[in-house]
Amino acid sequence: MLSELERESRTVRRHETLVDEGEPNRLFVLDSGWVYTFIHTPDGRRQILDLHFPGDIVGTNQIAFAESTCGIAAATDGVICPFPKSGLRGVFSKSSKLTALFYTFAMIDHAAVLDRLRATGRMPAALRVLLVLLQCRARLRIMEPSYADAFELPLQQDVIGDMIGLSNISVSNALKQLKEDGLVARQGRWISFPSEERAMTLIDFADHYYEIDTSWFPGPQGAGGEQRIKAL
Amino acid sequence: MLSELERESRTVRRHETLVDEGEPNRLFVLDSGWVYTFIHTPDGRRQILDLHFPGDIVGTNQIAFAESTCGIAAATDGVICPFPKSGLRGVFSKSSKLTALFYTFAMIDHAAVLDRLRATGRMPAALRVLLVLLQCRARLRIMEPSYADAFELPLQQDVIGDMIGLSNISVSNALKQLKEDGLVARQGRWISFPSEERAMTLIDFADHYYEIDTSWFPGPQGAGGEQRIKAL
DNA sequence: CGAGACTTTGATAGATGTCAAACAGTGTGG
DNA sequence: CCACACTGTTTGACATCTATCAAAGTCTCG
Repeated sequence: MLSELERESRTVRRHETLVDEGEPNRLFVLDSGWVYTFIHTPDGRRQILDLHFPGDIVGTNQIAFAESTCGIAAATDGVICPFPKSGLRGVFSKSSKLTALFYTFAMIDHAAVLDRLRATGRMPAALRVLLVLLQCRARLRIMEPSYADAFELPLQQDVIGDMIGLSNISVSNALKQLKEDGLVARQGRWISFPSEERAMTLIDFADHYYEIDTSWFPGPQGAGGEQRIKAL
Repeated sequence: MLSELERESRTVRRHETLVDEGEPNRLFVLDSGWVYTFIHTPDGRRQILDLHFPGDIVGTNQIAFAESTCGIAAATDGVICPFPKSGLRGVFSKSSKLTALFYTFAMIDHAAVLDRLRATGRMPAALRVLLVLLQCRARLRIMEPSYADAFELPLQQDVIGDMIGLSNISVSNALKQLKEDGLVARQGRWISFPSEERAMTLIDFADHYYEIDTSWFPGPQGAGGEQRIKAL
């Protein structure tokens, strides 16, 4: 059922806007590359709402609305596989277990947003940036466990800043400070955490991908493989 | 199916903590009063994540996790009707349309959080407070259309501040400024918007409760009454 | 190798937090 | 029904953090 969604595909370029705010909704599977959703403020600034990674279905948290409440843009070059809204109807009507899975994905994404809200509202610049880095790693290592040690971060600093209410300059300063504090190491675009434990406790980081409970899922018990369900 | 969830009930007092962060999850229907979810920062400050109003089912965005990632506290005196997690299994397995409805609620709440994230990250204090006030009105007038003109706001200023990353003092200053600008009028705890149009365009406010699309719902078409579905 | 995009660094300004004290509203008990 | 205690709000002074501006430095890709 799900693999049928990936029938057609197209490439996207870094910085390309895929969907504008207020346009009709669109759904797609992200095959490769990183993508983000955003809204603009009345004075023209930008807030990034969510990051999406290869394997994600993008747009599911917009299907309840007639028009898209946010825009979508590509952070890197990539490939997307668009599919129609009706493609989801099959999922919701035919498999209640798959529906619960989608619901779970939505809640995990929601939890990530809540963590960023907390950071944006109540934490200093360096810790906000640290949160974004740890969130990226948490998501990436689901697909590729070796990313736990070090991963490539293709985001520009103004993109990071727009996720957590900072300017690109403050992101630069925060990274410098994180390096001096021994919390983050950078080699080119590769990120690692020399004092992983300290970094996580410093911001009370919780990896929501590893706290999933499926006991409430409908149907027979023991779905199995919950840890990697995002992989689809 | 849903009315069975409200079998038992108990009263709660203003300021009472109903669920602590990290406790096992709990679900309840909120009969009366206002309730909010929150997380603490490592340095002991508080971020409020969501407000809940009479009629809401509280805790649904936590069921995916083994432990509650946030706490729940009462903003006013009220009455709650707790029910077990298994109560939701019936909903998810027996009615795919009801499931889609729950999914829709989750997305509407999510959209409200995203709006606050945008405000917290990128908008000045007065406009952030204005957003919270407009969000409260939007939710309240679903149940009671007369609240569109004026509604009672039982929240203390530090609670409002914790929703959008401000101190209680900045909230006070913001309200003063909003009053001077003719955007918000207060009589005791009653709030109204003298220049409603201007207030909404100033922050690009969108009332997500009135933009719902149910065309993707499973089952026969024409559910009807989508505008007030939150009322249950 | 060169042009453009991105990052880093420094100086300054503005917004919000913190602290402290006065003020107002609310509920309770006599 | 009033006085009092408590909770919450308002105001002002000051400190801190982050944004903005500007310029130098670095990387990347053609």
